[in-house]
Amino acid sequence: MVQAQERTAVRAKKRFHHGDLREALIAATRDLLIEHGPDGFTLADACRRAGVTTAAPYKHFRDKQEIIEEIVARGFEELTAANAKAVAEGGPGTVAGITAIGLSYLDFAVAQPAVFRLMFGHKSKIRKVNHVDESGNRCLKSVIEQVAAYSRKHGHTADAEKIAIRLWTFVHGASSLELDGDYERVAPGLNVHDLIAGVTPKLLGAASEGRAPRGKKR
Amino acid sequence: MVQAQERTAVRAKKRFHHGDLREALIAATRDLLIEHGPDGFTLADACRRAGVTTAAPYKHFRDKQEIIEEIVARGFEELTAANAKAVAEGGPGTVAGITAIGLSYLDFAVAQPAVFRLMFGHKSKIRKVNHVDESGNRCLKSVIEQVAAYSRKHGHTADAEKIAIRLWTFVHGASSLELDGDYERVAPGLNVHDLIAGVTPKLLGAASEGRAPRGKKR
DNA sequence: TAACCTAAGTTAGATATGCTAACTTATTGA
DNA sequence: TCAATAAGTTAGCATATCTAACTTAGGTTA
Repeated sequence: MVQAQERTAVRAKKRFHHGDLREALIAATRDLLIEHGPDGFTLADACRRAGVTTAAPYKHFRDKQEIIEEIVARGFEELTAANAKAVAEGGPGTVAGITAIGLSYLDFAVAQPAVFRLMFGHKSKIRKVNHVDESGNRCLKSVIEQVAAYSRKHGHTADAEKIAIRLWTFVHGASSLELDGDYERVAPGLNVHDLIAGVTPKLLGAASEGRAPRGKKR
Repeated sequence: MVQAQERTAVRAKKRFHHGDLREALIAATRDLLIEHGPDGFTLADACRRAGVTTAAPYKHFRDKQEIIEEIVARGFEELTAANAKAVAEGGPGTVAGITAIGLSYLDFAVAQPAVFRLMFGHKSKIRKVNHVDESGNRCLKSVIEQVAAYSRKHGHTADAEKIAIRLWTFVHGASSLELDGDYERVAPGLNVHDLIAGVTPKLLGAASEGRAPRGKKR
């Protein structure tokens, strides 16, 4: 038993080879991003957490930015998946379903503010543009599809892409202002969920079709 | 003449006392912010531009952040003034006037992306919260007033603050997505002015009241 | 099993930044 | 006029990113 513990300790602490430093660094960076925001993070800190020297990361990443790119890419995948799940639950092609996408977007932004900022923040930070663009496109495309389905169902003739962009714009604005604390300092106590749920039908041009989905606390 | 030139050269280059280093540093920082974005800027660079050593700024600012705070504060003043001017020109209490505020907000964001990001970016960066909050409040308050005036005029009963927040949210989203290049990579060629001018009446609950104000190129 | 190859660490160091302390120069005003 | 002070300078500390050269451990193959 003691031997086993010792072996574990050795495996965890003393081993020359870390085991999976790449993943460990990504995880540490994410944690630091959560703790200190998108700028307060340092590579050296991540190394300390992973228990390696500050030169070690360069065996796995070209530079600091490449770690960030990896995290951004994963963020887009996560967001896309969350949106898809929201649509499926809310009901494809319905106001509720489309509202659910917006709320899922907001939830993601609030849950991972730093990652969200890196994802949509000014792009010069991101070299691996292809990958990111693809994910972004997929996100919007799914909204367009839902809006188109909704329009067909209700005999609307409006341009689905135009409406989808309006929805995205509003939801992105709400998410940004919420996670940057701008609402808080100008309109404290605002319920952002209600805000999105209230405007979505308006932008869809819906008269009414039942109430908004989940109406959580804040 | 030669003497005069020499004196000028001395005044510009050699003098021990800079003359107005404080303003010079603020100007240099703004330029660097424009060139390298809100993060790429270094205090040392600003010093080089102003022609002083890297220790000089600390005679005028507590630290790097204090320069940024000054720039943010001035940004809010500028934005507030621009909005006021837009309303006056577009017509107070009209759809055109309210749309003009939104477009002025957008114009500011596009003209000074880095400053805009610092102004609305996550607030932990800003210590001098009081000043900033005041300016922010004044901005929104003027929109609320315009919406209220509009509502009175048309006999609407809607909550002016609620509508103002919806407008702000949309315009802020449009500005953010535009200046971060997110529209460009997902819907190239989009006309953001039209986007704002198209949605503003909808959010105001206006049937129609004449066309949007200026309909510039992009 | 032994020996080698290579992936994945390490140490050492070059360069840059933010900021402080102690010193120097110019301006100002009593 | 000269002393006080505002506004620079030099020197140096701590920390960050990243490179180069070295070392160690694991896996493959003879």
